[in-house]
Amino acid sequence: MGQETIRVLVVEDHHVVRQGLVALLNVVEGIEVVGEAADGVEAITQFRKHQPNITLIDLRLPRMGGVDVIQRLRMESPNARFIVLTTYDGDEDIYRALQAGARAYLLKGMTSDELIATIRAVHAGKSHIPPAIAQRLAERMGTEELTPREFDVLEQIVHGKSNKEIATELDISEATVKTHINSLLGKLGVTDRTQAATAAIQRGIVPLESLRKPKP
Amino acid sequence: MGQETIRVLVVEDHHVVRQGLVALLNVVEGIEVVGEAADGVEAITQFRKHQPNITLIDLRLPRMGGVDVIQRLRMESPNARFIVLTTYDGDEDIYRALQAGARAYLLKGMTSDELIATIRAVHAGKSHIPPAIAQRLAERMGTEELTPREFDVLEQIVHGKSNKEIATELDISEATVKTHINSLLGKLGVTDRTQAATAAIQRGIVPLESLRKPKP
DNA sequence: GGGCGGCTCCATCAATGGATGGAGAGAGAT
DNA sequence: ATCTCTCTCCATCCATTGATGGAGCCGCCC
Repeated sequence: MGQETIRVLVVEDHHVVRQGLVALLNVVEGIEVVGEAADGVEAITQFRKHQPNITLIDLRLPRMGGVDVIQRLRMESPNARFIVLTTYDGDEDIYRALQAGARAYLLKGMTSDELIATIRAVHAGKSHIPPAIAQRLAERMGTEELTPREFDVLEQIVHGKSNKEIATELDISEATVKTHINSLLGKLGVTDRTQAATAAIQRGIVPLESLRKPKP
Repeated sequence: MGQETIRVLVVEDHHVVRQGLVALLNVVEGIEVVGEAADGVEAITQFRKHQPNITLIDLRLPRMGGVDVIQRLRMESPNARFIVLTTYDGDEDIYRALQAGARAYLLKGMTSDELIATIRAVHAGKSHIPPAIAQRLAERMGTEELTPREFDVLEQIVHGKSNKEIATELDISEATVKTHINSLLGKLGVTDRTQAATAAIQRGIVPLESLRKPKP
């Protein structure tokens, strides 16, 4: 191993970024970009078609998120190797991407050399998580998981609902809503609902985009 | 005009993105990239050195933000033309960038053709704001400005402070804090502090990054 | 089956937050 | 100058939120 060409699939919705990556990688000895995709669904068809050694993938994608893509493709091809390449979007996505089987996590803004070195390393079977991210993960480990119900309540809080509204929405009593809140405040390590909301956004537990839209 | 080469400066901190832009533009007839910068300070020195016709600039930059760079350079060179190129970071930055004198606003993810067409258009003296962004600006127009004091209070709210803590921090009475809150709730079009916090983050009035750090 | 732990649920009480009305100080306009 | 507008400030009253203690339920281990 290590002598044959590394076949790479690039999944990235931002046009210029994708073009930059492809241009950059195609001039590198021993690496060949065999396919490109601009959204999650396309990523899956391209993967099936080309069976790349390495898939370079953004997490924020139209149609189907990067985490779901990784999960799905690893079902079909357990040996598939993924390198997540993204701007920082909160700890939650990082965690889920690694859970789903990503081997490496790179921030946009890395140098070309880092990228190439990481591709070679992952192809050789290694993993690579940058120190800054490793530290966040370590922090996260200390935190407890929210129960499904607590998550429901947190989501409503982030969307600006009052306890009464949440009670109606979830069809439980207001007193119960308060219990869940009290519990999730403890788990998030905060003292009131406003801190809970900002923490949830910051960590990526509740995506910021969901704020614009009313719920369907 | 329109026959001479358009001299472009590219300011972008993400390495692969910058590289992609430069590679893309340098093969276009009539456009030449005369300089690159990876942060705001470097952007200013590069600008002074090369006096580009067009400056392509990201808003989120290390050391000095894109808005400040535009403001400063337009003081020195009122004819300088800026095209802002960024992922969506909230309405506030868009608004301020246009105020500072940016002529066009492009989202990363545009096609190469759009980018090139926009560069030519701006060089010819036109402006270009995509419909999606124009709509947001229109929405924003209806909203009132926050007073400095209201902004101070909002910032504290986003950072999870209680009214009592805010009062101490700003050295005013708790009752006064409540007045400011009441006023800013109205201006933001929300009904409680949690909604105010998420709205502030979403619109980019208070940057999300400020949440990690304690204040110096 | 009995016991145990986690999740969900509820009621009561103290603390916090939001609505309302109103006063003084400064900037700009007539 | 004085009028008016805006910003800043404050106090009182009612609504919402958060703390606390405790009950039923389900799945799991022994």
